[in-house]
Amino acid sequence: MDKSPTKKSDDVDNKSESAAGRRFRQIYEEIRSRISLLDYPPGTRLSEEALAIEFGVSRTPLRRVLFRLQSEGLLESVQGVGTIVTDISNEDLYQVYQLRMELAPLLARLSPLPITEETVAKFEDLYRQSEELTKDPSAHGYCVVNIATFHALADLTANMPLRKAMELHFYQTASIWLKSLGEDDVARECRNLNDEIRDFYHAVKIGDIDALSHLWRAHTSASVTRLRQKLGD
Amino acid sequence: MDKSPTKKSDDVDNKSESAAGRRFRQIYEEIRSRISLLDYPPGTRLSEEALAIEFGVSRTPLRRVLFRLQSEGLLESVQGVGTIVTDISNEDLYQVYQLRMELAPLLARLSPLPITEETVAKFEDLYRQSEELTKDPSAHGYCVVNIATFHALADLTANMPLRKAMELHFYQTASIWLKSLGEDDVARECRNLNDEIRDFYHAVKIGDIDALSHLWRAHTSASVTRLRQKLGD
DNA sequence: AAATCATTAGATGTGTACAACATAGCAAAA
DNA sequence: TTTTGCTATGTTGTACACATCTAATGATTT
Repeated sequence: MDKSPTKKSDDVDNKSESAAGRRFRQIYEEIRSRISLLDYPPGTRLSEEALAIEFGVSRTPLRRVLFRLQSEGLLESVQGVGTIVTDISNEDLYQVYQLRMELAPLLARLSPLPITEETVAKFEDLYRQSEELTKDPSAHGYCVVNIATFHALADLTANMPLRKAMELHFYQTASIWLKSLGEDDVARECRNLNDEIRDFYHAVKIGDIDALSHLWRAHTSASVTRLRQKLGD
Repeated sequence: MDKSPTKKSDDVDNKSESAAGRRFRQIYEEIRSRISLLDYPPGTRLSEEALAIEFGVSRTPLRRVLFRLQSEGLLESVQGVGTIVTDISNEDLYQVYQLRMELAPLLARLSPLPITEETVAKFEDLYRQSEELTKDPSAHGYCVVNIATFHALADLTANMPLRKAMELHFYQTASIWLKSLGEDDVARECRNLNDEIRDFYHAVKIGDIDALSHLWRAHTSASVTRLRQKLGD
């Protein structure tokens, strides 16, 4: 028979995952999406039983998802109180951003993938979406485009540990970003995101992933600076 | 009466953690230790029920620990088969090491902590331990000193996300390292570890954390090079 | 003898009842 | 009015029984 190369990474990536694995992945991504899209803003108290009923499972498999999100710092469970969406302090926020800024340039250093026409098309589409977003700014739209842009960038490295680390720290801060700013800054941030993606698009068009990674770092740094000024720290 | 302050952050670090949290932490560290010390070498099949009985709990809280170790890539569970200690491929191993090499210099860039007399004493003690290890080399002794050295290094940054990332990727490769080499290379690797820690000790003595971090990277790189030569890739 | 299929043992996955715990609300006493 | 303590309620944590799945085993058929 075919002794498959046994390419099993750790948990999720293969199409040949068990029924339990697919269910886990689906629920996990749904809840994480709700957190990062501010459907569950920081401080929200979730109910295990309510979520279990909603997803049509018992508490047991659902808790497995919550444990995972808890280990990733997105949730906190306290017996007798509830499961709360993490609202990290400003200091912790800065620490995560510091690390994100250092990880960004590694995109071009650790197993960078070749930029294909498909990649260019993806960033062109993101640029178009961000253009529309500036015409009708919204917090939800910002999060959607921001998350999609992140994944487009992270997909450019074949180094899975790096990609996972980037993903972990991105989602740790994704939901906090807009909440820390006021609702009145959403329009401005949408314009900033538009400028950011335009820069990305230009770098991708000429196939310069090194420039792309440092543009990423630069815009991340600028975002933190705006946040610090806003919070007056 | 005394209403204790009950300051609880997220999961582990405070002394005032719940009884469930302490139990989780204890079992988690014990099993992780067994994996990294090669008591459970890669490929070992664990039994949830046996472990539950050993630790005096039911399968439910024990599975929470296994889920965590699974999400960290140290275990893999397959229904109907069992829970197996991960034995990652050489390619995945190199990818993790590539990231570890990039993370090492960040020790001196992201919130480095001042090197105190206590730090110097800690590295002096590690140096002494590694000296003894060279006189009586053993795989177990190597792992013990290697893990202790890692924690001494990681403790030098106040950036918790960085520290956690370093810890994650260290334990992902810690148990594979000696296993990939033959038993006949243990003595040589003990000497290499001794040289490594001597370099670290000298850098710590003069308070140069930047030199320390790059020595760390250099020795990590050399370790990978030896492994690649051994495996002939 | 070889191949095929049913059976069986043992593993993880799931559902459910109950325990442990924290908080809010209310009542009673100072 | 304020404080204190109790009770009710809802939450997460735990234990256990059962479902589902895999691999090995042995019987049966070719």
